[in-house]
Amino acid sequence: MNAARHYHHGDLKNALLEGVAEVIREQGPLALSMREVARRAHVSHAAPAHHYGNKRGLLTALAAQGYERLGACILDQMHATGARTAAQLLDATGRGYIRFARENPAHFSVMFRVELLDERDTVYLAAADACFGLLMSAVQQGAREGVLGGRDPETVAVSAWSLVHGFAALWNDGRLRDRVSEHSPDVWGERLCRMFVDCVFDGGRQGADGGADGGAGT
Amino acid sequence: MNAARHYHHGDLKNALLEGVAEVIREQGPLALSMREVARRAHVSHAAPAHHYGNKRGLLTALAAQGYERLGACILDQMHATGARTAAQLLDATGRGYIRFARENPAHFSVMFRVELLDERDTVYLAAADACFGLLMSAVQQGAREGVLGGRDPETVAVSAWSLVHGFAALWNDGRLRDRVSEHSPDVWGERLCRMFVDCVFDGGRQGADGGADGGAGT
DNA sequence: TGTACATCAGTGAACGCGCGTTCACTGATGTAC
DNA sequence: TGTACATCAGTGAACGCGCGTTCACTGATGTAC
Repeated sequence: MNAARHYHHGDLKNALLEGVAEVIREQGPLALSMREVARRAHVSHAAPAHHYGNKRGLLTALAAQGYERLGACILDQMHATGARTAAQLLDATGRGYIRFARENPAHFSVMFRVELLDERDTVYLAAADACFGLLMSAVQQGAREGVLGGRDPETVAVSAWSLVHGFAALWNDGRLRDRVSEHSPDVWGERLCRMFVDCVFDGGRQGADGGADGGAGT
Repeated sequence: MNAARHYHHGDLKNALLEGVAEVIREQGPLALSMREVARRAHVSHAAPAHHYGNKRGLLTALAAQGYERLGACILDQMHATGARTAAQLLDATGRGYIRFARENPAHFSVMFRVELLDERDTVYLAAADACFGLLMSAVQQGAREGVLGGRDPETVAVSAWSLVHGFAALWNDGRLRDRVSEHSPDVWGERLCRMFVDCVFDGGRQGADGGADGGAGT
């Protein structure tokens, strides 16, 4: 109740985004209303409009924050595993992607729903492009290293993205959980990315594991 | 205006589902209301409730219809390509999946949104299980044929599903269209499934192509 | 240290709207005899 | 062929509700002098 004492919230913009994520996690984006978001942040129902204009603005801001976090997750995974080769970088990208989706289900479910977002918002667009750039540069490094076995880089990139995106989407929607024996999405991320890199890259694991253990993370 | 003359619509249950799909295609599931669906079918706003109870019932019926069509698409692809080996069957499954998603974007976008559906609806559950069964039986046949190269069948199944699901989702959301040079989702489906089967199955294409051209369909 | 003022964050009342649900009803159809 | 009746499809009026948006406002903060 700290915030309730003050007229000025202090960090309302972020608190509102947290409220949005909370509602979406609990009831899905259909149940989202600006009034509900305001309630969660203990402010009047007109406050969200003051900061974000309307519901679309609110969701676009959440999506932009999502892409920023996604990029951070991927870079974090790259650093944590000391990725250097293209195989290692792509492995880290995929595992970072899946970890992000697990940790931020609400963001994840909004980021890919074009009909909810303001497609002209430059902050959001830039953050999304940056993430796509991380994927593409890993694949292009593979092409430069000559380890793609003559495969079209674009096809490799689309496959990799589809694989981790599909897994994350199915997992977060609860479609997969009940049908498989392993219940940690991060373990699945490791398995899927390992198999992908094994299969697609010449040299496979040698490339991905490098000197140390490529899967040093949690 | 044929239907407008008669008190009894004749096939209102299906007409309502078509209305639902139409609204979702045009404005997304957030804009869906029972009254809007009734308007599209030219009936009073209380009619949808008469048949489906409420919005959740309406969406669950659409999802069930989606799973039925998905299964039909997959079987159709299997027959059209004369698939026999596990590699051929999995290729057909993946390409049928992607074709279904392209042809039925509204169904596809609802089928995987657990929070919108009645998870106890038996028609819907049975249709979903049947589709999952098609995937699993193709993979298990691969295990019996001994062409999985010692890979865990569950991992192969999850990978395959994730790959085509991820592609279909990204494509339908418009995330991919603007970033790639090939603009036919079915061509992408062919590429992705070919690469997957090539990579994962011992014998790769030999197994997938069989006697005739494995990609004879449109 | 004190005052004046600009700026911005957040308020709260008011509005009109479309929604889901309910319910007594009416129109059409099919079947029994 | 005709009548009576049950059944089901679809109606339309009524209800209360939560919503988004607007707008004149007030409270807090920071800065200039």
